[in-house]
Amino acid sequence: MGRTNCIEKVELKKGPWTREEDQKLLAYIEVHGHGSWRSVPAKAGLQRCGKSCRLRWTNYLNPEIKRGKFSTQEEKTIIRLHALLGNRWSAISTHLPKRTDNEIKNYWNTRLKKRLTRMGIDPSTHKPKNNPGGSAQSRQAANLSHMAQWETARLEAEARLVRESKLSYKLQLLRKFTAPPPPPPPHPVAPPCLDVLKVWQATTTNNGFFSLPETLESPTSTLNFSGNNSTVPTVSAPDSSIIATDVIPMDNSNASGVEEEISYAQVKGKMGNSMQPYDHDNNIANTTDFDHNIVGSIDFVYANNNSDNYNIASAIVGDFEDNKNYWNELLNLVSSPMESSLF
DNA sequence: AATTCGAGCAACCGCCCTATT
DNA sequence: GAATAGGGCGGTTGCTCGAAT
Repeated sequence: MGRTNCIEKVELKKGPWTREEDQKLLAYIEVHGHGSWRSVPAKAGLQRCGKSCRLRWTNYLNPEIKRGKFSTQEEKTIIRLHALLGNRWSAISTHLPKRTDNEIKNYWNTRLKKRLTRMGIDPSTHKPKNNPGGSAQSRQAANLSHMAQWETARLEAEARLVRESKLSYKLQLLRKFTAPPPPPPPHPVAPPCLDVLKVWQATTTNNGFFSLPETLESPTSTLNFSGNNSTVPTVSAPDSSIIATDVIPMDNSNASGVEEEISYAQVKGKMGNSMQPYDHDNNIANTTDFDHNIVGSIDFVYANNNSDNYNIASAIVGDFEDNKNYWNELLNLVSSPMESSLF
């Protein structure tokens, strides 16, 4: 009853696909499309079940698929989305163009999961594996796990901000279609997600640091946000290691609004000389890291090694459009269908 | 040079959901 | 409403290959 299984069909081949089989399947789909997968093997002259053909196509033969090494940005996206969505690989894959759910799943299981484990982070919960009174190494692991915890909290908060911004944008749209048109604005109206950047900019203090509004606090975060309008969120740390990371908007656009490259000196100028930049792999960043066309979303972790209060900082430079799209897609996942129906 | 071991990944398995009859 | 077909999805397996011994 119900569905049939490949193995119920006798005389069907299993195991690795041969070059000839690949060519047959490719040739058939290029001409006819796949249509009903069940009918594909017979029409293409293959001794395989339809399901096997579908998997071979979607995970390997489809020319739309991008193969090869995952970029740092892709890794970050996977980790962020896994924290939000868990093992929903197909949902995660929708945020990684041209990557298949199978490839992402394999990459997670063979690399990212192990990496997080080594960092002292439980890959299933994205929370620290605490070891009270442990060694400096374990404390550092806890600190690193704190980074993940903070990242999760920040995701939630930013997704909320985007949602609120979208709500505001919808109200604007409603007004637009129910009221006489307002006088034209001096500049084009920004897409909704750029409101997040406005929030960021509004909370950016004179030296370019990010000061989180109270509404961004998360119950899952142990970060201590002082009520004053000081520069950087701080957290008490047990030792002088990297403690957390956050994205700080560094407005490097010129007068025309065009993003420009940012130099090491500019970054250090904004962060202050007492802070040390680190890269994603927790290596100390040097000038060469900054000197080569830094445009795009690049995070650097800054730690003040001389104080109990650790400045949480990281630079995001340029490519706001990518971030806008990223948050739009992320929001579409976490928001209700009703809410996203307008977009 | 031979063997062992582990990482990476393609492919399979079984369950679930939806559409159709 | 039940039976069936088809496809999607996540978990798991087992093969391949390179590094280590």
